[in-house]
Amino acid sequence: MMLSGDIPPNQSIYVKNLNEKVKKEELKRSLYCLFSQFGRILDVVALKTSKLRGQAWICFSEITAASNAVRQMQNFPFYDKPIRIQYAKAKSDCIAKAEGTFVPKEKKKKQQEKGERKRHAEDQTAGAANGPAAQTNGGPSASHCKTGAQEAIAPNNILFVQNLPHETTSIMLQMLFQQYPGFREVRMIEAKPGIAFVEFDDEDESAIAMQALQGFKVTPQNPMEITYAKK
DNA sequence: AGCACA
Repeated sequence: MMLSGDIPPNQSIYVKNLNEKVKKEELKRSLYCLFSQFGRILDVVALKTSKLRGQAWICFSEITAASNAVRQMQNFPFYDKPIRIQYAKAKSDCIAKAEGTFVPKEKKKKQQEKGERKRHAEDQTAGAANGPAAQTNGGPSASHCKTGAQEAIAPNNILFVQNLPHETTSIMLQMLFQQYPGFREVRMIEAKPGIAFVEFDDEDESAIAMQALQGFKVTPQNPMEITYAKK
């Protein structure tokens, strides 16, 4: 029954088989953009240590968001690798903090003994570090993925994608857009690098794909700018 | 494969 290895549902998901060549900050931003379609994201955690590279945790405000992400994004091709998703095994610190049940250190068994004497001083900085994670709580989903430009143009079943790196191929875009229902095709124009048209069956379906992939970072410099195509 | 929060 529980296909993800007997791990009970969790507000946070554990993502593995991530492309280890992607830099940490870009990875976190792209994961945020990719997963914010499922709900509010409280935090994205990714470490590049030898033990933890290629993995990340996405913390959702709702457990249902995590469940949908686990089911719908399984094997999604992300930076040329199919991602594998499970529920996280433990509660994320950001969740515990939101609940007020966060316990800084002490009873975590992986802790080293060295540096014990500095604990009191570090508690201060740990408190300050809570700030940014807590702040991601407030904003709308994928707020920094959006450009706002799409609101000016009338809905259309065809999307207009800009700010793509010139090396982008239609196959790459197809990988991103084909997961959304109603996907028809990607069209690119030889003479106009950096843009593409993506067609869906209808404008409700194109709207969902636009919302989901708005600001998706193909590279750090290239967040996708998606609008409806002009009629 | 690998489940953390610097």
